[in-house]
Parts: sequence; structure tokens; C-alpha cells
Amino acid sequence: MTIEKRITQTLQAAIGKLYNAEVGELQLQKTRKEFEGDYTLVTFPLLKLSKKSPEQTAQELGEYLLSANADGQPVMPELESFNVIKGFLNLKLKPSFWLQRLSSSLADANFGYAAPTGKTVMVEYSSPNTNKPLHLGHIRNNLLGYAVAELLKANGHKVVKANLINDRGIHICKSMLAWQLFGNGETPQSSGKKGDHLVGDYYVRYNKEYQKQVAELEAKGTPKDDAEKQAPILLEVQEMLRKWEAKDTTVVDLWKTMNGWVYAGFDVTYKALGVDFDKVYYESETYLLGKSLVQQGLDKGVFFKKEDGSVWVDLTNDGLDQKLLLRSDGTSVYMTQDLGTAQQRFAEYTLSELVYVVGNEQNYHFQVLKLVLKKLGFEWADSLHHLSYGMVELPEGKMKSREGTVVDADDLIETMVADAREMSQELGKLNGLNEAEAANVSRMVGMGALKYFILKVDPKKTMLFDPKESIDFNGNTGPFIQYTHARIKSVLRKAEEQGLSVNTALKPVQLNAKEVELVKLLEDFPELVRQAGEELSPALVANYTYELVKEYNQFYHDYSILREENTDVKQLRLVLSAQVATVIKRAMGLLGIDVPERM
RNA sequence: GGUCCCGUAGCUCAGCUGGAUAGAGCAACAGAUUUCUAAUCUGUGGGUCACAGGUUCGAAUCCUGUCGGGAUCACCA
Repeated sequence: MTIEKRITQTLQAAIGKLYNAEVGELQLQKTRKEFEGDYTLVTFPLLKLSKKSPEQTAQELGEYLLSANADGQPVMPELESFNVIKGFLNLKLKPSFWLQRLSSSLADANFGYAAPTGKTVMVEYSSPNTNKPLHLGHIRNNLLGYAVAELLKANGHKVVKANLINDRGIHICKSMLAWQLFGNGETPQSSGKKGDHLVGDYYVRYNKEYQKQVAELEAKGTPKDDAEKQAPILLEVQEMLRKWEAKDTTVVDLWKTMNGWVYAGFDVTYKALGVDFDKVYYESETYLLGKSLVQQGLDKGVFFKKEDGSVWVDLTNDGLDQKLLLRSDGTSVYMTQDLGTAQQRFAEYTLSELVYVVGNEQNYHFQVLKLVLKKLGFEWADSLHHLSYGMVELPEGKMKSREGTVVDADDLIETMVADAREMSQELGKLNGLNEAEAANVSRMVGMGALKYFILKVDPKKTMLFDPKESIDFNGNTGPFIQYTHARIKSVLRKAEEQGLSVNTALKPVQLNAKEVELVKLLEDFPELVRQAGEELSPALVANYTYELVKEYNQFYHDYSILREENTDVKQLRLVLSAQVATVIKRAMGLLGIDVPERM
């Protein structure tokens, strides 16, 4: 049970006794730092019961909590003192209580992780197109998806990480056609290019050629709109898509080959990002799903058919528009497929939740998806969650693939690691490490900087990614947290050299203020994980970790650990440090960030 | 035009299930060092929480409206 719950119960009982009345919700909160105390009860809502002033009510309640029961036991044994400021009753708990909490969290090997729930949750993320390499926007997606999956695991759920690859359609045909026309048989092996980059280059090449042809047509007097539809290369690519759909072996073989290059390239990027998947779906295999659902909807009368045979759902009563579900030629659209895959997934895995990590440009789509599934009568429609995230902008301007100023994921990763290495070297942090160790630390720090910078921001907000600031090793950054962890580990190693183990039971010692603050923060960790899991919010974890690190740094600065002469106090500080390191490591682990033992 | 999201310090962001004097980091300035790893710590200056109403004992937080920014409303995915 959390401390807050426990105190709330005590308070409810006390209020019941004092005022002879039942109280429901109490407003218990952490005491603000400028006041003395650990928890604060807001008494304003209780005035109706007490029929006294806020100050009197708080005072009365505080005195009662400190007094003894009929059996001689204190009403609230863990309470040391209280003070009243305006209507706020500040409760200060005994240091021995905090010491005891620290001991019990130390004894819990799974501190912060919940017991298995038996529930299975699917997190779909990444979901790239196969015509170009991953970029900055994908990085936010992948990091969010992975972190959310880890959070859900920490909350005791079984998690299926899924990737739905958009491997079909006109976009990949464009790369294929350009490769046929201009490629001279170039392969990743022959050119030394990463497969996804190679295919992406031909996508760019196609667009160049297309622009050129449109310009030529316009020069000959064709109106712009017509020119854009008549460019020969466009007609060719449309023909290619028709052939693909007709399963033309030449086209399908080329499609398989080039997609294979792309997948090999993606794997490298995924590995560098530290993300992975339990299940990969390909749209070429799922795009026909959902048609039977459309028929069901028609039978139930929740969808309707237009004269041309197309099927629609009318959502105007829900404040939305009419939405197409089946084209007039009977083929399905994106929405149809998503209806089908959702149903299939819930059936296949008996999911209790399905989380889609998809950019906010698809907010409308997921709103509709959920509504339509509800109209079809699926109870699990409410278990669909769209984790929507905003665009990542750059200092120079907005990043959008259409505008061509994309930041390539592989380039960015490489730059981050190289910068981390350079800065570590300048500070002499790599001295004494061999090449493999230096490379490993640089990788952890560079990726930590990138991941932390992106994950600490509320997903739904448009964020600004400043490469310079992200690699700034001061402040609320990944490297700062990693560094604190490494420093604690260093102290613990030195302690071990002195023959001090950190596993012995704690002797009763008086905790100082900073130590109590640390224990309090550590105590928040399990509840934080629970909340972050519920809200699908890695940012919550990131900002908590930073708070913990800041608090520890103050403690570290103000008090010595190894030089402390009182062995019991020294032991306490070692154990406390070890626990801080453990929690940092776990919290960062939830964000997919590695923490080095030394740096 | 409809729907959704955002607007907090010069900059990047926390805080939002209503509570005390709105917080960090960066940048600026002033300090601290025989390092337990200073990639640290302390201090100073910096705010009409976009604006206006409303609810409340109490609003950055909830409601309504206005302004500003973004996304979306395809027989694309």
C-alpha cells in the first residue's frame, strides 16, 4: 500500500471519530518544500463537518492524531509532529518511519515493478513505409512505442510489440520504376549503400524525373493540372501498380527484392535505436481484411450504400463527417483494413488493450475507427488507444518529408554518438578505457542524450529538437542522469574496496533532511510507474528521474559518504546511494536508455 | 467552415484528477573546489500562466467565448 493511501485511511478514521461522520475523498498532498512536513491535509472541505475555522479544524485534527487511543497506542504512530498554516495541516513523519520504508524497498527485488496481471496488451509502433529511410519523426515514434511497451511490462502486462509495415502501394512502385529506368542494376552490395537509403534515393530520383516531365509538358502549353496527371512516368508507375495487383511475376519479384533491401536497412536502424518487435505485419497481407465487417455493418444498418456501390458510414450525429469504407469498385481503403486488423488482433491474442503509436495527423482516423467499431457493437472498442504525438521541428524550420528538409535517422544517430565521444574525450572521461569500452560509452551517452531529450517532452506537443541542446551535458538531459549513476557506482566500488558491503541490515540512525527527501522520492517510484503506465507517459518517468538525480546531487555535494566516520551513517548513505542507482537504472530502462557503470 | 491539439520566464520544457509565494534547465551575472568522478553545487535577476468572462472559500489547472499557431476533414495511407 502506498504511504498516501495509508495516511488517508488513518485520517478518515480520525475524522470519523472526531466528527462522528463518514468522509469520502480527502485532499492529501505532498507538503511543499518551503513548509515543514511530509504530507499536507487541506482542511477547507472539512469545515462543514467540524463547524470551526480552518485553523481550529487543522489544529484539532493534528492534536488528535498525536494523542493516544483508549488502549494507550498513538492514533498515528508514525507521526512525529504537525504544524498548521492557514487551513493546511502539515504532517511530519518520524525519520525512523522513513528508514523503515527504505529497508523494505531494499528488500523488494522487484521494487517498482508490478505483479503479473495476466493481461496482454499490444503496442503498434514504427509502422514505416518501404520507399524511404527512417527520419526524425520516426525516431520519436519508435522511442515512444518502445518506452510505452516497457512501461506496460513494468505494470505486469504481457506486451506484444507490433510493427505494421506499409509495403505496398504507389510509393514503392515509384522507387521500383526509377530503379528499373536509371539503376543499372545497382544493389546495396554493389554500391555499398544501406538498402533503405538506396531505395529512398530512387524514390527521390522518381520525383525529380516526374517534376521534369511536368515542367516539359507545361512548357508545351499543357495546363498544370493536366500535366501533373499526364506525365509519362506517372502513367508508367500506375501501370506498374496494376501489374503488382495482378501478381505479375516480374514486378512482384522486383518488389520482393527491393523491400528486402529496405528491411535489412531498417534492421540496422532499429538495432541502433535499441527497439524491437514481437510481431511484424505487412500491409500486403492485411489490406484485404475488414471487408466482412463492412458487410456486417450493412446488415445491421449502421453503414449505407450509395448508388455507385460505395459503402459509407454516417458520423454526422457524432460531430464528424461521412466516411468511406469501401470504394465503388469494391476495393477496401485504409479504414477498412484497420477495422479488420483490430478485430483480428483482439481475437488472436485475446488483448485487453491495443495501443497505436501514430502521429497526430491521424487523430481523425482513430476517432473514426473507434466510433465505427463501437457502432458495430464490439465491446473492446473502448480498449483502443491512440498514442498521438506531435511533429518534431528543427531550429531552422519545420521538418516535413514533403519539404525535403528531413533529418535522416541514421545520420542523426551517428552524429549524436560522435559528438558524445568528442565531448567525453575533451573532458578526459574516456581516459583509461580501451577502444571497445570508449565506443560503448559514447554510444550509450549519445543515444541517451537523443532518447531522453525526445522522451521528456509530452508526446502530444509539437516539440523542437535542437541537436546542440540535446548534446549539452548539463541540466535536464540523459547524460547528466547517466553521469550521476556512474558516479554512484564509482563510490560503491570504492566502498567495496574498503571491505564495505551494502547489503547489511540498516542500524537505526537519525536521517538528515536530504536523506529523508531522497527516501521520499524513492518511495514515489512504484506509484509513478503505475501512473505512467496508465497514462502511457514516458515523460512522467523522465522528469521524475531528473528530480531524483537533482536531489541526489545536492545530497552528494553536502554530505560525505566514504569519509563519514559514523559507520552506521556511512552504511545508510551507501545503501541509499545504491538504491538511488537502482531506481535510476530501472527508470532509464523504462525509457530504453542504457546507463553505464562508469563514464 | 466542422472537428481535434497547443499557447506558462529571452529560449527549451515541467506543473493541469482545483489549494499555500507558479517551477527546472539553458542563456546572463556572482560565488563554492586539496573530487567520494566539478559532465557538480549555491545564489541573483527574469512571469498579465495568450486574452476576457464564469464556477469556487480558492483557478495556470474546470466551463464558455475571443485571439494566435498547428493538424485534419480524399474512392491516399
